[in-house]
Amino acid sequence: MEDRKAYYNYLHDIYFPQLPEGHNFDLQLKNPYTWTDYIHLTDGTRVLDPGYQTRDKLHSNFLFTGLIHNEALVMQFLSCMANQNWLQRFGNVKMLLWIPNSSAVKIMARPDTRERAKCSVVRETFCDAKLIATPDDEKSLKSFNNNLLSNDDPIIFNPKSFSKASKYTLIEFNPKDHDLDAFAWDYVVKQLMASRNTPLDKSLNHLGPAAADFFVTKIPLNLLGKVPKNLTSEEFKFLLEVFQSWPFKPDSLLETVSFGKEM
Amino acid sequence: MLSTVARKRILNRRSPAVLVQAFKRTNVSSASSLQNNLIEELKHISLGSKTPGRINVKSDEEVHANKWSTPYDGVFRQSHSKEVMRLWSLLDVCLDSSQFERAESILTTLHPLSIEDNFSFVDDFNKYLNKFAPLASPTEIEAVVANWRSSGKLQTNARTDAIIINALMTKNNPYEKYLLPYLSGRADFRSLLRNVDVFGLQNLKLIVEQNNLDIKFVPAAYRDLITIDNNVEDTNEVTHETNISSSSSPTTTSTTTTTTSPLLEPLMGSADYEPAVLNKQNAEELKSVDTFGMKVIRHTLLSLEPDLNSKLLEKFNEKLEEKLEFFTNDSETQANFFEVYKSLPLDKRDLFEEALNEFNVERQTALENKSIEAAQEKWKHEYEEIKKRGDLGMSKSLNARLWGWFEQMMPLVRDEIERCKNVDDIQIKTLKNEAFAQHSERKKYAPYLRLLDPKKVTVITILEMLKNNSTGGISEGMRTARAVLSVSKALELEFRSEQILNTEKNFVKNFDNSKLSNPKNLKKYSMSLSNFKNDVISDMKVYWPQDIKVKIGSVLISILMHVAKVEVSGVDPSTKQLVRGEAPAFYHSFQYHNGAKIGILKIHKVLSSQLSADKLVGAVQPQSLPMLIQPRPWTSWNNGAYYYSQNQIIRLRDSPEQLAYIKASSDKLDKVYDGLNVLGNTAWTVNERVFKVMSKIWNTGDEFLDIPKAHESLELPEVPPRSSDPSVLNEWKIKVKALQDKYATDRSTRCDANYKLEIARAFLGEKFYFPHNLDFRGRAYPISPNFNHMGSDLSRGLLLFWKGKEIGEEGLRWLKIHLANLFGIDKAPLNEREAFVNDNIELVKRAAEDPMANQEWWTKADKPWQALATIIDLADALKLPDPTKHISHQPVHQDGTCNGLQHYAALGGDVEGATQVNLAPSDKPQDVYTHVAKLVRAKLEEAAANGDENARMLKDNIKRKVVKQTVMTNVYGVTQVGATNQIHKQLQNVFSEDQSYKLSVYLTKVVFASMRELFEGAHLIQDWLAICAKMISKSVRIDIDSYEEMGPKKKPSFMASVIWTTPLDLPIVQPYRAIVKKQIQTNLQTVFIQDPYELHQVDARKQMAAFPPNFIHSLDASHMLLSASSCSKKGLEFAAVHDSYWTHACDVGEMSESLRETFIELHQVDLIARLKDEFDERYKGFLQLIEIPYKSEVGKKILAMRKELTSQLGRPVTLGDEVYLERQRQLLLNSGDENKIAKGESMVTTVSLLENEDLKDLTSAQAMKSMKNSLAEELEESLENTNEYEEEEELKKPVKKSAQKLKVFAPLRLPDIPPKGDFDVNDLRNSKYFFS
DNA sequence: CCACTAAATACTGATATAAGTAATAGAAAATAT
DNA sequence: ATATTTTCTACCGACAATATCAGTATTTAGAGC
Repeated sequence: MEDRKAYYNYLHDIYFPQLPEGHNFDLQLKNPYTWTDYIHLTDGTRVLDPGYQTRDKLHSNFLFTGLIHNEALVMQFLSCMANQNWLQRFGNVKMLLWIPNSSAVKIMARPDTRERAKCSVVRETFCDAKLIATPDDEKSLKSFNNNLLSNDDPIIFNPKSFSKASKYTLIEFNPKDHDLDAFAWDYVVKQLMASRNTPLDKSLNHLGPAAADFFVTKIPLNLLGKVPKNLTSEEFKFLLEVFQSWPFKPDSLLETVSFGKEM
Repeated sequence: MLSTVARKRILNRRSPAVLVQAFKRTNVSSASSLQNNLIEELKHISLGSKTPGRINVKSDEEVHANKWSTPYDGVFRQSHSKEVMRLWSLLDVCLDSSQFERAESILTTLHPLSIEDNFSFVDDFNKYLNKFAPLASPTEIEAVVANWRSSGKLQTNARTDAIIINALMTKNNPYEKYLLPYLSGRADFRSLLRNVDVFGLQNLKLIVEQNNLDIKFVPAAYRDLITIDNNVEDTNEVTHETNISSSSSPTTTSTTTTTTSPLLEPLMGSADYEPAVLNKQNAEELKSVDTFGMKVIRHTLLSLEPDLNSKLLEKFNEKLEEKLEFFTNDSETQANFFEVYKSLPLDKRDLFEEALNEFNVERQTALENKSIEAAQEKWKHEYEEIKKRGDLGMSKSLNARLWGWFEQMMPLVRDEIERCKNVDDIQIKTLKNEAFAQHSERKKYAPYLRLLDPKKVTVITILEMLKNNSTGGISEGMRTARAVLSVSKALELEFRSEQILNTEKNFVKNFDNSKLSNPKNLKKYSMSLSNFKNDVISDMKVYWPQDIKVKIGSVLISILMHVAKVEVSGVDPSTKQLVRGEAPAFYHSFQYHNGAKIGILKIHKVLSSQLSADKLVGAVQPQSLPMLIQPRPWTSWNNGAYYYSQNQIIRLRDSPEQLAYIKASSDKLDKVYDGLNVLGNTAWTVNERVFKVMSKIWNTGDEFLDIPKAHESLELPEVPPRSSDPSVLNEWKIKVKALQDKYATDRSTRCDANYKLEIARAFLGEKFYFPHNLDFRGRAYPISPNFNHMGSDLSRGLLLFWKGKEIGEEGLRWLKIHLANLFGIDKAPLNEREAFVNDNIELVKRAAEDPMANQEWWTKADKPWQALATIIDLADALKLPDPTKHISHQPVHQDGTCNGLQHYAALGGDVEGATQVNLAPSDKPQDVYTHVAKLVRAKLEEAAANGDENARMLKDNIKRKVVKQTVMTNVYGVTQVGATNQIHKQLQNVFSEDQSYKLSVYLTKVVFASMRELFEGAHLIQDWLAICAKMISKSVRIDIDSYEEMGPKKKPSFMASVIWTTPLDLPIVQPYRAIVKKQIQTNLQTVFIQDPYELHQVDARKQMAAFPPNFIHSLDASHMLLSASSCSKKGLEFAAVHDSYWTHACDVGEMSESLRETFIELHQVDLIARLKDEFDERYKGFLQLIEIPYKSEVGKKILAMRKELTSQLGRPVTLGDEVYLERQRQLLLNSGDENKIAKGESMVTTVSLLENEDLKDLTSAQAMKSMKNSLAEELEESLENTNEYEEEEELKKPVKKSAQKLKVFAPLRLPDIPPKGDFDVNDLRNSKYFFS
C-alpha cells in the first residue's frame, strides 16, 4: 500500500517489474496509515477477502505481518485485537510483528516484574503472544523475564547478521476471544496501574470515592494485599467484575483533561 | 534541624568574590611576564580537568547564586542563597512559636553564612532577641546578649539596645545604663528611637518623657502622637487621607473580638427613604442566593453593621443635619448608599461621603480580617436554622453540610497542629515504617503549620477546595498540584494579615488613649498607625518555601478528604435496586494527557451536581474583594492596596531577578505610584438596573449572549459498537472530547459569570474601589479577581462611576458616540456615529424602558451589556426637559486604534502607518485592518493578472475580518504558521477543506508583506528589538558568569536577560528562563513544581520573541499611567483597560487632550535611542559568541593565537581559557591603577583582537549568504543528473561541504538603531481620532 | 567519648505512562554521529 | 565538529505530570573501647 504518487510510480514502473516471476505481491494506491483504506481494500475492491472465521481458533488463512517501528501503532494493533475490529473483524487473525526491542520488553512483561505495565496486561488479556526472535542484545535480554525466555525459547540472533534488525524483536500475537467491557476494563487497569506498587487496599481508591471500602467486602484478603503490578490478567478481570457490580461507581469512565485553547 | 549537609555545602563553597580577590593579587612586572603568569595560573586551574576543590565545588545553582545582574545596575539577581532564605523563613516561624532553642541553633548556622552572603547578622539576632525578651527575665536577656557577644559573632546595634531597654522598661527595671552611649553623644538617639515597633507607642512616649529627650529624635511620623499631651493646640495640619485606623484602635477594640454581636436595633422610626433601602431578598433575587461564598461576603458586610459604632451613625446624621435611616433589623436588608447619595442635594453629598468613608474604614478592616470567621459563622447559623426548623433540607443546604465538615475536620486539624508542636518530643524508635515516614514529613512542615489557628485553617481549606472546582480543565474536580498550592497560599496570606494585625496591636498596647477623643488627636493617631503598618509590611521579607507549602496543603486536603462526606445513591447493577449510602466528597485519582500522568482531586458527582444545580459554584477569596475605601496608596514596591496584607506592586513571575530590581528602584517610582493610585482611587458602584436584567436572565438558566446554558449533565453521543472500524471509534472519541471541552468551558464561564454576579450583588449600592498592581511590563490590573472593569462585557456593563457629573451638551454627544461604538459603529466619523444613535433614539427609549421585553435591538450590539447600560443612561437623560442637565455615572471609553501599532508608528516615524492608526490628523477615522485588506487585495489583483491561480481565487474574498487578527497579532510577533492558522480559520467557510489551508499559506505571505510595507519603520524597529534581545540573551558576563564550566565540552551558560527601564523609570526584567522543576513528595502524591528562588539559563528564544511586544507594552503602560495622573490632576475620574481609557461623558474632550499630550510627551524623546544607550551601558563588557569566517584576517590572527596558547598550556586552549584571559585584561583596565591599566592595554587576547573589528562585516548576512549561495549552486548541480524516482532520496542527502566557521567571543555590540521616518509626533495634537 | 562500620535513609536522575506521525514551513535547539 | 532530529510556532493577565526504581550520598545505629 502506497499512496505517494511518485513512490507508487517508482514501485509500479521500476521495482515491481524487477521482482522474480510468480511473486505474490500486489501494489495498491492506498495509504497504509489510514484505517479506512483497509476497508476499501477488503470490502470494495475485493483485493483481499480472507473471509470471516469463528473466534474459537486462529484464522486459518490470514496472517498479518510487518515491521512496526512506531510503538503507538503496535499499541493500536493490540487494541484492535481487544475491540475485534479492523482486520481482526475477520476472526482471530494472527499478527507476526517485528517491533522495537524496548516495546517488546514492555509488552511481554510478566506479572511481578519491574517492567510490568498496562500494555503487558493488555497483551495478556487479549492475546497469546510468543517471543519468536530477538537480537543478542544485553540490555533487552536482561529485561526479558527469564521465565519468558525459557518458555518461549526465542531465536537469539546475532545483531550483526541483520544490521537493521538489531533493534527489533519478532513477536507472534494470537488474539483471544473475550467479552469484556472495553471502557470499564481500560479504566480499572489504567487507574490501578497508575500506582502499580501500591497495595490494592489503597490503590483501589483511585477507582472512585471510597472504592476500597466496597471492594474489601467482595474480594479475598490476600488479593487486597497485592500490588497491581503483580496481578495477572485474570485477577484484573475479577476486579473488573467487582467494579461493575459497584452501585456507586463513577458515571463517566473516560474523562480527559481539557486544555482551554482560546481563539 | 537544619541539615548539616546543606550547611557544609555552603561552607565549602568558595564565593566568587573570593576568586576575584585571588586573581587580583596576581601582580607582575611586565606585560609579557604577566601573560606568562596568567598562563601558569591557567595551567594550575586547569579548566575542564578535575582538580580537586576546583571544578567540583560548585553546583550550577551555587555558581549562579548571588550574582549581580549587571555591574551597571548593582542589583543582585538573587538576593540571597536558597539556604539563607530557607533559614530565615525557619527562624521567623520558630520565633513566632517561641521555639528559642531552635532559633538559637538556626542563628548559629546563619552566622557564618552572613559573612559569605553579606547580610547583617545582627538583624537576625535582633529579630530573635525581640521575641525572646518579653518572655525572659532581664538577667537572661543580658546573659544571652553577652554570650553571643563574647563569642565574637555578634556586634550589637541600636536596635539591640532598643530591645533591651524596652524589655527593662516593661519589667520596670532600670534601663538607664543602656542609654549612656546615647546620652553621652557617642551614639545617635535617632537610631535608637527609630525602632518604634520595638518600643510601642507607650514606651516610646515614656522614654522621651522620662529622659527629657528632644522630640526631634523621634521619627517625624510619630512625633505628633508622642506629644499629644504637650501641645494639643498644635496647629500643624495633618493631611488626612482615608487612612485606616484598625480594629485595634482604642475606640473600637471591643468590636474586634466577635462578629456575632446582637443586631443593631432600628435607629429611627420611620422609613421615609424608601428608595434608599434595597431589600435584596425581594429585589431581583438570584437563584443562586444560596451561594455560600457570597453569603460570606454579604454576611461579612452585614455583620459589620451591628458593630457599627452608634457614634458613627450619629456623626452621619449630625453632619447631614437630617435623619436618615439605613438599617433595619432585617439582617438581609442592606443600605443602598448609592441611592442615598444620589438622592441627596449636591451640597450635602460631600458630608455624606465623609461619613460613609469613616463608616467604611471599619467595614474594610473587618472585611480583611474577619471574613474567614464570618464564613464559619454563616455555616453554623444556617445549620442551626435548619435544625431548629426540623427541616429535612439538611442535606440540601450546602452551608449546613459545610458546617458538618467543619465540625469533623477542625478537631483533626487541631490534633495535627498539636502533633506539629510536639514533633520534637516523639520517640522515633517507637514508630513503625509508615508512621515514621509521616513523622519525618511532619518534621519538615511542623514549624509552619503549628503557627496556624485550626479553625481558620479548616475554613480556608474548605473554601479553597470548593473554589477550585472545575479548574485546570477538569470538569468535576481539580488538579492536585493547584489545590495543594492554593490552599497553602491562602493560609500564608491569612497568616500574614494576622501578623500585621498583631504587630499593630502590640504597638498600641498600653497606650493611654484617653486623649483620643479629640478628633485631631485621633487623626494623628491613625496617621501614625498607618505609617507604622507601612514600616511593618516593608519589613516582611520572608516567605514560606514552596515545598513546605505543598506539604501543608496536601496534609490539610487529606484531612478534609477523610471527613467530607456526601449522601449518594446509585443503582445496584445486579439487583437493579436503588441503593443509598454515604461517600467521600473528594477522591484522588489520575488522568493521562499524552502519556503524562496528572494527579486529580475529583469532587463527587453528587456534590458537583449540587453545586451546579444550585448555581453555586464556590467561594470567593475573601482577601481580594473590591475595597470599600480607597486602597492604601502605593508608596513602595510592597506597600499599597489592601490594608492588612502585603501586596506587591508587580505580579512577579517567580523571578528573583525581577524582585531584586523592583526593590532596588522602589524609591524612584513616584510617577508609577501616582498613576496607580489614581486608578485605585476611582470609586465605583454597581449598575443596579443592568444587574436586575442580568439576574432575571441568569435565573432562566438559558443561554443568553455570552452566558452559556446551564448544562445539567454531559450527554454523550451513542457509543459505536466496539467492533466498529478504528476510524469510527476515533471519530467518536474526538467528538466526545470536543463535547467534554465545551462542557468544561461552559461550566467554567458560567461559574465565572456567577462569581461576577454574586460579587456585584454583594456590592449593590456600595461605594467601592479596585486596588491595582502591575504586570511585569508595567501594565495595570485590578487585584480583585472576577468582578472588575477589566473583565468581560458582562462585568463592564455592571459598573458605574460612583461619582456623577452633569453631562452637558458635549457629554451627551459623547455618550451617543460611545453607544455607537458599543454597537460596533466605531470606524465611522463621529458625526455618523452620533447620527446612528439619533436615528435609533426610539429604540433606545424602548430598550431602556423594558430591556427584557425589548431585547431584540440592544442584544445585537457588539457589547450588549455595556450598550444596555449606556442606553439606560441616555434614556434617563432624554427624559429630562433639558437632557444636558442629566447627572451621568456612565463611563465612556476612548480606545486606541491598534495602540501597539500607534506606538510603533511613533517610534518608527512611519508617515503612512501613522496615518492609518490615526496619529496623523485626518477627517475621518482610519482603519488599519481595512487598509491592510485593501493593500492585500491590490497585491492579489496584480498577481492574479500575472496568472497566479491562488491569487485569482483569493482576490475577491479579502474582507477586513480575514486580516484583522493577523494584523493585530503581528505586533505580538506572530509567526507564519500562527498567522496561517488564523487566516485558515477565516477562510474555512469560504473554501473547501483541502484548498483552504494552501490558500491560507499563500495569503499569509501576502499579508505579512503588506504589513511590512505599511509599517516599514515600525518593522525595522521590531527587528532591531528582537536582534538586541537575542544578542543580549546570548551573551556572557566575563567577570562572573560561566567561565568555570566552559570546559572543552560544555557550552557557556547564558544568564543575561533583557532588562530595561520604562520612561517612568520602572525596571522591566524579562523573566524567561529555563524551567527546572522538581518532584516534591506530599501526602497525596508528588507534586511537580519549580523553586522560585533559583535562577537558570535564559530562554533566548522567548526573550527574543517577547521583547518587542513587551517593550511596546511597557510604553503603552507608561502612557496610561501618565494619562491617569494627568486626568486626575484635572479632576477627572479615570479608569483604564490597557489601551481603553474611561471617564465621564462630559470629560471626554478633556481626557482626549490629556492623553494626546502625554503621548506626545512620551515620544518627545527618541525612546529607541534611549533604549540603545541604556543597553550599551548595562551590557558593557559582555561578550557574545559569534561565528566568523575562518579565512578572514582576524580569523587567522585568532587561530594563530590559539595555537600559541595551546602550546604554552600544553593542552588545547578552550573558550573558557580565552574568557579567563580577557577577564584579567578587563580587571587591569578597570583597576584605576595607571600601571595596571597600561599593562592591560598592552595585553592581547582573542577578544581584544576583535575589539576594533567591524563585526557586521564578519558576520553580515551578505558574507554568509554568498557562502550559502555557492553551496546552493553546488547542490543544484548535483541534483541535475538525478532521475525523477530518486529525487526524494537525493534531496535528503546531506550537503557535504559547509562554510568553515570559527567560534569566538567578541565584545557585545548592539546594532545601530534603524533610521526614523518623517512623521512628527507633534502632529498628533490635531488628530481627533487618535483615541476614539 | 570517639572512630569506625554497616545498615538505613535520603537524594538524584532516568524511565515509563498513552497510543496513529503527518493540514503546513522553516528556523533554531537538541541530540547523534 | 558536523549532521540529523526534534521542537516550536502571539504578548500579558494566569504556573505546575507522577510513580517507581536503581544507584549513590549521607546519616544513623551499634558495637567496642
